[in-house]
Amino acid sequence: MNAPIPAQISCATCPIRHRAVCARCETDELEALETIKYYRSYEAGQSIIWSGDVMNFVGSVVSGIATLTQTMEDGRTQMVGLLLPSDFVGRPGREGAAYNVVATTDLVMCCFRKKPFEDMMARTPHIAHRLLEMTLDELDAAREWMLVLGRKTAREKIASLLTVIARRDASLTPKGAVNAMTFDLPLTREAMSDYLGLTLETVSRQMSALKKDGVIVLEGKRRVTVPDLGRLFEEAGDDSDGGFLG
Amino acid sequence: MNAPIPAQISCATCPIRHRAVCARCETDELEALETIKYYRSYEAGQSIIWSGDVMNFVGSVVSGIATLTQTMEDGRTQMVGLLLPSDFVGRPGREGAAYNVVATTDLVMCCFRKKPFEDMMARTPHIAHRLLEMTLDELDAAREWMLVLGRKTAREKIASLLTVIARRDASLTPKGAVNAMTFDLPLTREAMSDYLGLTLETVSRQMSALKKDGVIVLEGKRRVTVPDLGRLFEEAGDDSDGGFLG
DNA sequence: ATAAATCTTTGACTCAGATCAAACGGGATT
DNA sequence: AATCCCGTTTGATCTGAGTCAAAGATTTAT
Repeated sequence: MNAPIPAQISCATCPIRHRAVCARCETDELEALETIKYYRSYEAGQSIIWSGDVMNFVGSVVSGIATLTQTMEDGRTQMVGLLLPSDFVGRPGREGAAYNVVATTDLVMCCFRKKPFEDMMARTPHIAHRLLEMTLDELDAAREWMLVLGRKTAREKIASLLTVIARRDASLTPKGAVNAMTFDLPLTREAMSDYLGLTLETVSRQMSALKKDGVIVLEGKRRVTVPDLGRLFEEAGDDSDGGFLG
Repeated sequence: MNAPIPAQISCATCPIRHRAVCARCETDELEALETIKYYRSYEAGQSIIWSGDVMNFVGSVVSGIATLTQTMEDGRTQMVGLLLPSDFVGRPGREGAAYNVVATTDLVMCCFRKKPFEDMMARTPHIAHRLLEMTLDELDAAREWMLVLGRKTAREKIASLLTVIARRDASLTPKGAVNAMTFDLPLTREAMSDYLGLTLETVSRQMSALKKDGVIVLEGKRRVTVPDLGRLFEEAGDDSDGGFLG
């Protein structure tokens, strides 16, 4: 079912080396991690973890995108996190998984069996410290999203999501104060609706409206060009550009 | 403006000793914390921190309740956290505050100037570890609330809020499998609406509806009795009692 | 006590987004 | 090239929650 395990990547040349949970590690600490890590690949659409399952590993997304979702018995689902390269999966010190984790693109994870990782964390403040920092960032992101879910209109919600994706892509191609940009949506309309607390019909309608109003330009369903990022941020209802420009 | 600073409480007899950021500390670590801590009191309604302010302290809520809120320029506001005794305020390693913090009842905080606390944290894994644990719990709570905000109906939202408060009160009076319980709402209708992403009129209407349907009994505006907690959990749309009973 | 200020409830009406339904488009399969 | 499949768009209608407005209930101030 899984794609073949890829050849071991060296931590030294790992693409997420400077952003993942290992970011603060010294060379010797990295070597110790290297002995307990292993890679795992998932195909687009494949489920990585089911809520309630016993989790016997934790790990970092190396490449690809995954979603964290919560579901009610009647099927209503809410995405509670978008996992991008360098993001951490799993919670040290907890048995069961609290959410469903699904790969939305082909995906590679750098995994650690939970127990050895927890032991290592207890011995390595650099790891614990980095994990705290990452968790605090995720908490901020979750709280920002609470404002989006609780108080924004459908149009603002869509613009907010596009803003999040544009910000991320801009941080990967750091070219300074860009004013326009193009990117691919990594999500289907349905996944977008699950993230935004909307129906997929409303997502589609608002995408069309933003297109009609010139806020975005669509090539096919997925490729989005934003001619004026400032305009998009306004549409999102954000009071600032969040340090995006300059 | 502030209430007088209360006499120093000893950490050894502190009511939040076993739950706050200091929960894992040994006696000597506690003594070190004791030298840098100080108490501050706030009156109900008083603002503790404004979003964007420079934070020169962090701390724990000792008694009382505070809210964390985010606001848009046009005034729309969303509560992103409810701070109860033992909850931590402030983020080590960050300059400015990201949210407004307001005392909704008279409140006492155990404060630490930020720099000394950060230094202490770097030397004391017990503190860093406990803070990580608390932050992970808050992240779970924030994500649970994302489901509430994004996918639940007004009635389910109200029931979810009552559930959260009932759970907290039950954990303070651990009497085993209770089936009914009574508590005081620590929030105005408006604060409830800010938490739930509703208007205060809708909150009021749904409270009336839950009362009419016998899910809750109201004495005055604030005192709530839940005759059947299982029924309340059902109304909240939760698929389990969350380990509340038994 | 009376008045003022809040907070809360209730009613009438509106509207943004949901629901139900049908058609469209592009890639894969045969 | 025709068919199927899946994601997407668009239309028509419905409805849950918002908005606007007024009155009731509590608490605080005079």
